[in-house]
Amino acid sequence: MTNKALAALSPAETEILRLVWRLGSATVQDVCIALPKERSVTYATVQTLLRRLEKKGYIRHAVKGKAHLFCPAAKREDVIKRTVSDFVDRLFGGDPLPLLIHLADHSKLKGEDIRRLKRLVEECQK
Amino acid sequence: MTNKALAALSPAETEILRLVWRLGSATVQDVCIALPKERSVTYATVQTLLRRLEKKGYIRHAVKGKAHLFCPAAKREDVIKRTVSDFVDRLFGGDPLPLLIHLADHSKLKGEDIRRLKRLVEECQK
DNA sequence: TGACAAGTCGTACAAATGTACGATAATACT
DNA sequence: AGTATTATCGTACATTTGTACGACTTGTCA
Repeated sequence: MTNKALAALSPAETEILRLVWRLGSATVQDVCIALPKERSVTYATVQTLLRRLEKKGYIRHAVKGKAHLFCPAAKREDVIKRTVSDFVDRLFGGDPLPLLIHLADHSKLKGEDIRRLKRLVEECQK
Repeated sequence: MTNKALAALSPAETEILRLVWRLGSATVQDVCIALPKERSVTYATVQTLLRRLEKKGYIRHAVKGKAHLFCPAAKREDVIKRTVSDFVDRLFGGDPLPLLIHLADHSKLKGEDIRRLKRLVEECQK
């Protein structure tokens, strides 16, 4: 019983959180740089989003020199599980199968991925 | 070239739209009734959400007696494609594979579903 | 035909979201 | 030490979102 059910993530927050996960730990700058260039928001905006993520409990920060170094504070796997589950609830009434089918149907997967998936799907059986 | 890229769906709107899809066409009442009982919102709220969905172009209505009968105005498949794609972008940087894996991993699927999925995954190959 | 029931419409409003400025503080360089 | 650089902090503010009330309207039934 770890989960105090953190406040839901907004889309923009989700995007930033993903980058923090990817970078492991990051300053505001780092996140700005990691953003796709077509996504143009200012430093200040990223900073606000990081502040909000921290307030909500998804990340925390340590001081490194004059900058803040943000890092995850909640288990990524847990956050993903809840986020995906909420999404599936709203869009598919809680049934993950249609989403699975949609993805399998629309994603162009490479051979290796396909094998991996097949193995996973088989796992389900048992 | 049909898609004028409708304004994004909010979570609450998504939930309502799904019901309209499921019902085919529905009055405010119908939607209220179709809502899971633990989801308690008033008639007025559902009505507002339907109005907003219409304004955004996801549904439209015809008059039936004194009531409005709402029905989809955008192709469900298209809406789902965009919605899922946005979601995958934010949470997984656009790569659907991690989501597929997550789902395959966490959903308890039945035998038939598994066979169906396997077939779909194999399809990808070619 | 007049009241009632069931709708819609306009509107409201607090909270969350997306975006960002300007002031101040800490560090680094000369 | 003085200044340029680089951060953070406080704050702002227009929109969108979630939720809903009350007034007006339109079929309906006695």
